Amino acid sequence: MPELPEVETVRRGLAPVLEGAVLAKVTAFRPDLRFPLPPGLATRMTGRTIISVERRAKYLLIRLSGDLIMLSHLGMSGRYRVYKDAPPPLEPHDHLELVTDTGVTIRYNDPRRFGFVDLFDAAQLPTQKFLAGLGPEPLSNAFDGPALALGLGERRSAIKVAILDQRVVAGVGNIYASEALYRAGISPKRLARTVKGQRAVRLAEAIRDVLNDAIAAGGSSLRDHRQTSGELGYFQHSFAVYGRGGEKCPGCDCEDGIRQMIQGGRSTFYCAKRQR
DNA sequence: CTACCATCCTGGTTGC
DNA sequence: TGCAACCAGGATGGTA
Repeated sequence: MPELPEVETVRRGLAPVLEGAVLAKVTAFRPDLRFPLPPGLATRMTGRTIISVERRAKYLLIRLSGDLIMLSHLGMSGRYRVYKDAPPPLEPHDHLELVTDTGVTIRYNDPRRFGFVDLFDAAQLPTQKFLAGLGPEPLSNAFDGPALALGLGERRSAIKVAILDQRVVAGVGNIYASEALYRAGISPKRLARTVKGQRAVRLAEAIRDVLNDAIAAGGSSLRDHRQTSGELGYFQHSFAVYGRGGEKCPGCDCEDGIRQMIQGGRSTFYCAKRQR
């Protein structure tokens, strides 16, 4: 599922019901996801107050009283669902449950179990293994053309592959990489090192814009993504190129239409006429 | 440095 | 209709 907009959608669903509440009960229904769950997860979290629900790149960070932080990555198929009243029976692939003193139940469901959870002391935040090394947050003021060009450096890889590297810019995944390059008019095959100056400015703006548009739509629901209410996101209806191989390019009347190719083992969609 | 591959796991879609 | 192959939003580590 989740690239930055989907994770941000989940964060916005969790924050209002969790912030300020106390964790009355925490249950793990299996010992591991992608990695083993932190030892004593339930014991360590129970009784703490939730200070805030934050996001960094594709990670959710649940800040707890007593300087503890729960980190959650949704992998490919992770979902969080909020139940404000009595929750329904457990469903297949429900792996984690948080119940608050306010009577809210949060369940984490992840069929593929590529997601994972970590628990660490707030003092370790700057060096936390999953967070250290992440590039700039694309919706922050720190991200602009020069910052992107700096992150790309002298890389000789294709720009599409480069912006999927979380060290270059944090939070862009396969869908929004194709969409941003289309908006910026940059070929996904272009060498990353040649994206600088005005091109980098255009791409940084395109990344920011497409992510913001997707967040406003509640993310993209291709298969797994749901908002925490269970509703679908609907940005998938606004894709210009992703998943539209063979269709007409929405921005021009070129004959080939939208092309599809594989880069780094992942599908890329683009218009050869508009993107150079 | 780069490209490519395999890996974790399940489920939906496609094609025969 | 049945079944097998293939594909999927992520991230990492290994190889050549």
